[in-house]
Amino acid sequence: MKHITIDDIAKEAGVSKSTVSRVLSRPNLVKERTREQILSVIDKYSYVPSALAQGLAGLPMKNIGFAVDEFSNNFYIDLADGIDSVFSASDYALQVMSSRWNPVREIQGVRSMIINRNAGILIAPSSPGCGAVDLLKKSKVPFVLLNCRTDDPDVSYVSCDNYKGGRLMAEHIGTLDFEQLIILPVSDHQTVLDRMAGFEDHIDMKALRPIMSSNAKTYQDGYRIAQFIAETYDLVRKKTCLFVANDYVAIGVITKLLELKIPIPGQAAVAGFDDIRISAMCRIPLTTVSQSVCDMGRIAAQSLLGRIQHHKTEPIKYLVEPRLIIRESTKGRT
Amino acid sequence: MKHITIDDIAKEAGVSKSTVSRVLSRPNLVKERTREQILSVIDKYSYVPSALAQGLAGLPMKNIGFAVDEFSNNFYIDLADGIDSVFSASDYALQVMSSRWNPVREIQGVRSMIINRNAGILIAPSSPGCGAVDLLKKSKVPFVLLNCRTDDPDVSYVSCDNYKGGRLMAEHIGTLDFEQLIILPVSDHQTVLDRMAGFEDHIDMKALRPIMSSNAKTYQDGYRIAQFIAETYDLVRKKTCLFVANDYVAIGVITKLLELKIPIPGQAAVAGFDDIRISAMCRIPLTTVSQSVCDMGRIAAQSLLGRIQHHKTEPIKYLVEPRLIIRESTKGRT
DNA sequence: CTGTTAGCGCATTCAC
DNA sequence: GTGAATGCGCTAACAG
Repeated sequence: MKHITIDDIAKEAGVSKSTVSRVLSRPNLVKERTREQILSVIDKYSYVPSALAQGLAGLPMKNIGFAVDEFSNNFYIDLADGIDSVFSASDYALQVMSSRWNPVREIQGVRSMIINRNAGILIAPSSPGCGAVDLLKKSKVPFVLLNCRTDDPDVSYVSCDNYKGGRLMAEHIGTLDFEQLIILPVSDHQTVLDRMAGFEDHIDMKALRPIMSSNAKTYQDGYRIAQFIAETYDLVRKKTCLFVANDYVAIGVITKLLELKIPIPGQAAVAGFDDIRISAMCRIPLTTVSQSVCDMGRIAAQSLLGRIQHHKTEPIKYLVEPRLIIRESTKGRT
Repeated sequence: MKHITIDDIAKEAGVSKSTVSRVLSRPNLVKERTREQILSVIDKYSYVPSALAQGLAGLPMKNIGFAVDEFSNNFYIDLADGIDSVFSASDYALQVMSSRWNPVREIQGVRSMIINRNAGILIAPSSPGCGAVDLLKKSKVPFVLLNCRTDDPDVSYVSCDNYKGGRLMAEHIGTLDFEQLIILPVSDHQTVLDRMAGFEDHIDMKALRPIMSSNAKTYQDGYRIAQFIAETYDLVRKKTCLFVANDYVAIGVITKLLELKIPIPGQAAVAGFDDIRISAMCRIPLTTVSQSVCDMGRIAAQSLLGRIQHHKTEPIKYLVEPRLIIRESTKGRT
């Protein structure tokens, strides 16, 4: 079945396509009688103008891009939730793309979003200085960085005050009783560096024995690392506290430690960071720092929408407040 | 910064735009020297043709639509993961739309996907006979139904053998010891009806006391319903088994019951259905039926891609095998 | 091998 | 108020 075009409508209604176009964009410029006549034809065929043609003809497009590293990551799900809540209320379509941690794909994806004339772009970039962000700056497409801050005065971002989050966690862990502290920074992502800085600035460094550096992102990574930790450090004899800078990884760690019969929080206290949805429901509810990820998404989306629709130009630079959430995984260890 | 167009490239390279176009589509039709010359210019400006214009000019578009009820639902995320794994390997972009359980939005969304000339559409429809599916059939756009089966011989679908899943669960619950069985169908979605049919056909109906009918989709719904159940049925005195036809809801139920100090599985055994990611990690790991949701997504996506790229025309009708997964939430109750 | 021409579906001047 | 032309960026015949 061929698509109905504006010409079909015009012909059927016995008018020119300009008039049909007007009915759709500025109805009051058309005489009431003709307008209603045209509208009835439009309705009859449930005609909808082609966004493609409209875009080519210069109209701003009604879709916004959302670029992340990993589509199925719980962190991004919460982000998506906030974003979706904003855009599904408007008539913007979401075009998502996951780079799968591949910087080349990240750039290509963003380039394609720009080329496709997305009205705006939300991106959780691999780093504030990555190629994708450069591209965005040159493109003049409105965009907001997610989960990432930058000093660039022109660039908008919505992130969490990770430094403060690290401090909150340090203060909590400082009250716990343990013989060794193991820290898993999990990545060199800016957000992680921030929370680590906040953490280390506010914890008694004497207590701080080993720091492991590792590149872990997933539940599986955590599971694997926990095995290594258990083999390397004496978790059975020494009361241990683990600070894992990412909930998803932390849950993997917990799962493995439980399998190894190490009581949590009795023998090993574990804390995470992010407060993803699972953290409250998981095996041992996880002490963590909430980033209000859903809020992050919502705020960023609203700001972007404002910029697109009302041509607001001042960049937004927003840090959501982190909140320490103490759950079972570190309880009873004061 | 204005977009680079094919004309700019042509001008700079001193050729006509047709030649540039050819270099991009069928390079071997162009003399090697000119081709390389043009390619270098293209590279210099990192020119990428506008998908909009290409689409309008009749080229098949490189994006596929993915329509679901709720974008941030764990079930759909797993689906999306499988889908993404296929399309991110090709250069197709995913355009998602969440109807937020609103049938009007579902139709509008699909209509807009069709109008926008998506190369193909994946949809987890509210029902196999909903307006969105009708639209799709008329549109001639290749599409695959997800999490939904239909007798229509022309329509492709990938779902789970929910009836069998229900049977598997019935067989498991049949081995448990309990005084009352509470069933939460949670919705009248086809998949749920199927699994309920499979369940009821294979369980001893004498044991089957109350059946609750309820329209629950979320964790919060489960949480709320559990409160009601605890007030209505005597969970404290009667050993109870609850079959909740949806993991997400089941986890909400468990959470609330635990808060009410009802031991699980000791006093109340709970089983779910779906095996979403959380189910293995949650407070009380959940006995459930795995639908291999990620596989569903992958298989559907691959089939759709085959249809788009190789014009394969035979519809796919695929049911992934359900697997019973026994976890702690029903253990030790034989 | 390469350039010219004519749409694709629409919005937007500009005339009438 | 309305219609006829023009262009958005590109591809696909059609000529040369």
